[in-house]
Amino acid sequence: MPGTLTWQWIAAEARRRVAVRQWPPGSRIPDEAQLAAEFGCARATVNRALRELAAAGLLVRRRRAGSFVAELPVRKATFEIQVIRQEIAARGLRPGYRLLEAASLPVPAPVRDLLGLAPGTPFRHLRALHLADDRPFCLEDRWLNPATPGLEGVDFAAVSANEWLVRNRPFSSGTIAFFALAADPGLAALLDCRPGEALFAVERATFAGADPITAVRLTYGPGHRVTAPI
Amino acid sequence: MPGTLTWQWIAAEARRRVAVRQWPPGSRIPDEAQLAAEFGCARATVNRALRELAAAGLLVRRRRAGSFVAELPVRKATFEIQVIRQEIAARGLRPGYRLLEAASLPVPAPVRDLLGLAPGTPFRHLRALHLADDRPFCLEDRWLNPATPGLEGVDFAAVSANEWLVRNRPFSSGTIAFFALAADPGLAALLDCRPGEALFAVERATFAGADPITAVRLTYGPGHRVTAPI
DNA sequence: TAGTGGTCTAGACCACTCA
DNA sequence: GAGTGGTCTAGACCACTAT
Repeated sequence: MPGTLTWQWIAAEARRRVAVRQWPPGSRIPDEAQLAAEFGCARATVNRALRELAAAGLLVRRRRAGSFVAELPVRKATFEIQVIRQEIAARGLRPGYRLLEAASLPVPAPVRDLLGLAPGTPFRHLRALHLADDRPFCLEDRWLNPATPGLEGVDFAAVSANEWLVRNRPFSSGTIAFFALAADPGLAALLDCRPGEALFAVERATFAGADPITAVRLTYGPGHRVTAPI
Repeated sequence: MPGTLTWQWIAAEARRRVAVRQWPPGSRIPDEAQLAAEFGCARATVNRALRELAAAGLLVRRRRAGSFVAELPVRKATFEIQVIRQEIAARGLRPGYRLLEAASLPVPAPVRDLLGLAPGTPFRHLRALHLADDRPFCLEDRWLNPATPGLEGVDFAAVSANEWLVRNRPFSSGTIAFFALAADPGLAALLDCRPGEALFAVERATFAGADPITAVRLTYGPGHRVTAPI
């Protein structure tokens, strides 16, 4: 036991005990008070350490029952969702942007379901291409709630909806999905690839409270990968 | 200000102030002591709240400088990486498993780079199919360090390497990547889809400390999506 | 009902880094 | 050098739930 006693040391020690089976999967570990006594620290310090391990999926904690080593730990991978312009810049490329289409249209059924809208609701539809070193990087296909405050007067030929929303309607909740799709001829032309080629895509739906803000599909050019530490 | 004062209330109030531009992007917010005085709570409570918001990407905190509202907040999406058998069961389907191939082979170059190995290193190569209601769900193509403790005597026809590793070498570090690929004829036959079809795939490389444990590619059947709250 | 984790308090010291 | 966040302490009360 260390001179430098922090919650991180305790967390690391607990990880070690799990790894070497001193605390086997499914078993109950000593309670916070016992560990605080063993390590000679305050219970709050142990609490902080164990809370982090529970967030990481390594422990399962239940009031009155105790803390248990997870049987089949659920690992968590956290991906960072940047503004696309930054995503391009982070790869050392020069970002570009071109608005392809802007219109007010009835929302198609899949998007309607995603956002929980009534049939026939008119939404702002935007399609835009993001470029990296003048080559197609990603197609942004977005449905935007026309009631979004501040929306009037925004020129989406100059600022991508992606960036405007992040700056002006931040911190909404929603869902994100990753999947693969085959390029149809239109997509292939825009993204400079062969028709039928396998492309990586992301769909997001975001809300401010219960109000739908936007649904967007981002389809990336061939070979795109998203990575995260685990 | 509430009867129920918790760090979560403070976090919500801070989110609100950011959303309504009371604390605009890039601005410095009051320091912890001031907020504690305003809310009538201990500084530790404010600290807990602001720490969560910083982890969520909403604030940027710097010692001596203060806490700032992020200019372009980086949203984070956390995906749960379950054991494949559980992933299938969670969809209400009956999991199945079939080992296709097990051999000791020199590691191919891309995997070698991923794991940082010397050329010609022999690794255990496994290919297995995961089934959902007897239909192909996902192909597991894995390279496994033969020096992994406890590996001798494991029958990978009975237990998937995926599950054995989670149970026996948990809590390693590594990287994960998501991408799309086109089904080659072999894949198409195994996953019961058309050649050329766009498939979703995941690659993971995991380490115990500096020691490579495994590299795996999971290729999912057509239409697979992974989702997360955001 | 009792034991466990969840949280809050009031205070303290430290580490970092900006001016 | 000084102001800020990062953390620890010792104690307390509460919420939940297994028994």
